[in-house]
Amino acid sequence: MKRNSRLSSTLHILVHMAEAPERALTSEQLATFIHTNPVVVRRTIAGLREAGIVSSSRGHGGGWQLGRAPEEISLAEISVALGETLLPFSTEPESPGCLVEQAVIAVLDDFRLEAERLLAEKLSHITLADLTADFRRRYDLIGVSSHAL
Amino acid sequence: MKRNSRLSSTLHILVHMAEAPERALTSEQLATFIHTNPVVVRRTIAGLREAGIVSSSRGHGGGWQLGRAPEEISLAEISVALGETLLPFSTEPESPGCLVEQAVIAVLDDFRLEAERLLAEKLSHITLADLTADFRRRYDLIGVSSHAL
DNA sequence: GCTATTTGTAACTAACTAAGTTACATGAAA
DNA sequence: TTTCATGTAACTTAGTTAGTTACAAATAGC
Repeated sequence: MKRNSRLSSTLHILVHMAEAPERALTSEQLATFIHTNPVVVRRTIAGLREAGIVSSSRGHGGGWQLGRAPEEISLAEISVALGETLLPFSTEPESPGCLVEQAVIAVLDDFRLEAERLLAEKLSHITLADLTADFRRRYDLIGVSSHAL
Repeated sequence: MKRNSRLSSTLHILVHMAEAPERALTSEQLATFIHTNPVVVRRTIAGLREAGIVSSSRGHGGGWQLGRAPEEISLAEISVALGETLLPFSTEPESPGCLVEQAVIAVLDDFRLEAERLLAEKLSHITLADLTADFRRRYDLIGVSSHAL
């Protein structure tokens, strides 16, 4: 799992969970999908559990399942649950009292506020169901997935 | 200079340059504004020079000046010249051939394309002149800047 | 020309972040 | 009660970026 690929890796995992709704997938299995470690998976999607996007169960036959229908899970929620920032730049004051910095931060924060609203709005209209539909389309065309579902 | 504050730090520097159009400011001076090292400044704004946003001159009386009027310098250009990414997440394939990943990346890239277009559009309407105007407003109200211009 | 000043840049160091790993307690099913 | 799975803490490793040192190259003023 590369740096900065937490969102796409998580989506990858979630699509697999959506495609196997009848059974729980273990972190071990999920980890192999995204070529990483089970502990990294658990750590990464722990926030999704708290958000009700997935549920986990321990012990024999345990693992991870979606917490609700793919249609009801938006990328906006997932992104928030992962603790991802949509915009990368920081606007924390480094010279409190400097009017130049205050002006810069004010303008930048205005932009950030508006931009984040816009991005969140866009992401809220993309659901996990859209992803699985896209996957199904590709699957029906080519007829095989690289790691058997 | 903190991590992820390259954009705001650079804007800070540029506003100072805009406020002193008659003379060149040395990297030494610019560095004190953002509490960092002259070499870091030179390295950070080297890209702005290549983009014509600033110009630099060596030797006695040398230093940095804006390459054109503040009205003609947009945050979009600055952001690009700094090599900043507007969206932080990666969509590079880690499992080439995996249809699930392909679907995820396709949807995410669609979103990214649209989002970047939108953000760039917004940033292109904010100019350095807007920042200096905001600074002037604050300055006229309070009457003093923390580090003398 | 010589000197002082300033950028340009390479090379290295330090600090920070995030992934990867190990280890083990906790809980649940067979 | 054994086995399997998550939950989580603690540590290690890798990668990134800021900070630093050093010095060559260019320019202005004398």
